[in-house]
Amino acid sequence: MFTIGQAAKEAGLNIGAIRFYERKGLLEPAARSAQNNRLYTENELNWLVFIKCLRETGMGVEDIKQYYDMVKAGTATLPERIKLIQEQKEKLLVDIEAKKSQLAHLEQKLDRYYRGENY
Amino acid sequence: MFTIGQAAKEAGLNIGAIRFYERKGLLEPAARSAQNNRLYTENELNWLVFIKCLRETGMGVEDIKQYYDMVKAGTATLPERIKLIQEQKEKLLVDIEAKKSQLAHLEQKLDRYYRGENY
DNA sequence: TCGTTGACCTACACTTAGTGTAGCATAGTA
DNA sequence: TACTATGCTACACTAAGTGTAGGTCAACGA
Repeated sequence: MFTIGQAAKEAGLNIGAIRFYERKGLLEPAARSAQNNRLYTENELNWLVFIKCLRETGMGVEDIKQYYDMVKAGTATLPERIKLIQEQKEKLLVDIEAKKSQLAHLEQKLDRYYRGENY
Repeated sequence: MFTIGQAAKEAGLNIGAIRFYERKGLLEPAARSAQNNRLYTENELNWLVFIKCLRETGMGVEDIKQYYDMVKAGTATLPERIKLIQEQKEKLLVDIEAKKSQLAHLEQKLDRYYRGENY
């Protein structure tokens, strides 16, 4: 079992963010130690890592909660979940292309600067 | 000259966002028509497009304002601006790599789902 | 034994980057 | 003349956290 500090470190999340996700229902209320400190299993840690991944792809907290509810509902929701993840994958691909064009824009600006232009 | 609606459309920004940027000092207070409506020049439009680009690369509004102040200060700030844009470019490259690894994570999740696993 | 870290707890305030809404003015159109 | 579109300001609200105050508890060193 991991403390919230360890979990945060492992998952690359802020402690406050983990508590926030718990409040929002993205996680079951964590088990507690005798000192009332949150304790996380390996599985919960993996889920935190995946939450982080989904958040970074731009999925909203509320949508992740919907997804989590589906996971809990069992294999009947698999097709729906596959669709959801595929859609997220599409968005991510679009986003990567957008980033590349932003990169080009920055490079173009740098070129102008290298030529001594002020704009 | 462009109205705020046209500017928003051209730059791909929300009208409210443009007014917000003006309030934050990322833009000079726009010229006004006889009807008190904001009017934008081609140059201002280009700047709006670049603001959008910088925002999408993750640069904060306050940092864009710093950058804008440097642009206004003239060519003496060119080296500093080059540094800033280069740093932003680096961040963007890191971000693109992160997105690719998120993509891999989603694909891995899909593979598990295709195999009928629930997690 | 005392004191002081360090990690945790809750509750609440604050932040960022906008978006949405209410209430109003004005211009062009049917 | 009525309606619709577009614009204006000011203010409220949102998302996704982050930061802070005030408190508990265990462990470590003098």
